[in-house]
Amino acid sequence: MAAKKQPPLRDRQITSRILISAVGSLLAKKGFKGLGVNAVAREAGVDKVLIYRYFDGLPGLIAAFAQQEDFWPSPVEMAGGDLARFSKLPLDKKLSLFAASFIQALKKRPLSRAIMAWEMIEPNELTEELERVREERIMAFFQMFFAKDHTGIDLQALVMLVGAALSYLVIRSDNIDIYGGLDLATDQGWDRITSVVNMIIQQMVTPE
Amino acid sequence: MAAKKQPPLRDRQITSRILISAVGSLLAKKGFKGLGVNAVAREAGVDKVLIYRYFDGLPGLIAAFAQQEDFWPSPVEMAGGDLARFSKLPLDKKLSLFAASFIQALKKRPLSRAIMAWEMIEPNELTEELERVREERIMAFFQMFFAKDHTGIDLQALVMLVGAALSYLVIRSDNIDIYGGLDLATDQGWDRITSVVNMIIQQMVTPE
DNA sequence: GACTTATGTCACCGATAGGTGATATAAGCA
DNA sequence: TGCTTATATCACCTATCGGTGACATAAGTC
Repeated sequence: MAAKKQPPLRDRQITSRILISAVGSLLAKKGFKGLGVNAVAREAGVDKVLIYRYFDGLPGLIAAFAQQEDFWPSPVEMAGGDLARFSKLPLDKKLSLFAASFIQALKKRPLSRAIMAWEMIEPNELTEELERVREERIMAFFQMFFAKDHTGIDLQALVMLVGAALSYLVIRSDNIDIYGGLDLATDQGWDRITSVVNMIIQQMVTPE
Repeated sequence: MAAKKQPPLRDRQITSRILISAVGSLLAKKGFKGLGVNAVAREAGVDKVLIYRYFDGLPGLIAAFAQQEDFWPSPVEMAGGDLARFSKLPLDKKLSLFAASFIQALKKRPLSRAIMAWEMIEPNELTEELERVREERIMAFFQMFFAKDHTGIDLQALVMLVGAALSYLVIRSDNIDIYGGLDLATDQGWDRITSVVNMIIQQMVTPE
């Protein structure tokens, strides 16, 4: 909640930033359910008409919000923090590290999870753009490090399947503790998940 | 849209059914976005107070709706249609058949997908009940057919991981065509997915 | 027939939604 | 200084939300 009874700032830049960050905090607090012009303006401690004036409405404001945040993990983050080291690893180690980094990256981004969930129910211009960026990023990463396999397996399908599973489970962990008997609320539960992922990787990329 | 100017039916059973089916059609038409007491009553052509009287509110009505619909695939459906035959299969065949059946079951249930997506963004009393039923069902199925493995692998984690991946991908296919380079809009794309799933199963449950 | 109960409609409540026009005032410029 | 413009607030609009109390009427019971 921002302060309210100071004299108004009369600084479009700052006010815009306040509005943008209000989107973030509101999103974190209430999710997309509570995301409306009135609520955002209230959260920012600013009149809602400014949303229309500065951003041409809520979609514009959200678009501005999305641009300044690092929603999707960067390639270096998905590679565990060190691209050079990552590129020298054998394929199975690469995949394991990628999976673990992916989980961590998602776990630390509640807003990204909220948006991923949002995309599933309300596809619109905004989520389309976010989706496009994400697809682009993940494909670039894949091309860079996993493209030239000749093992005969469909590495892309494998990676994306695991990515899909991990995405789903991390998103679900916001709402439920148990999924199919797996405990999504504890490290032990996640150890089971990473273990089975690593086992799959072992079995798949080092045949026999 | 139900008829409106007939004399009222004065039949609780029928009126209740009208309300319940109104939930379904409204959900199909507008998604959960437009799902409220007013909207449901309007769709049913009936006064909204009956929702409170007969179902003790919208959560109760939705719970009633959920019970009569086959949201979640039954064990027999997940077993490919024939439980006896299924139970005689070797473990890897069981798993493959389960995966394929699971995809088909989800693909033919747009309402289930919508609700699954809903659960991710708006956990509430309504979705909690639905979630509980689903967890129960899937655990019962797992216990029945996959519980007694002695292969040393975490079969439960494997099954749930694959289930999570498939759930995510089918839900996403409602909104996007391409996920991580996988074509979710064509049978060929899904063939890639089922192939890699089957390969994982082969590698995991029949070591060497 | 008279009475009770169940079924249903209607009118209304306060809260909140998205959206707009009028107004105050500070800042920039001549 | 005086004028214009940008910044921000305020008051208000209509629509809809979830929810409730009062009332009409048909059905069932004695």
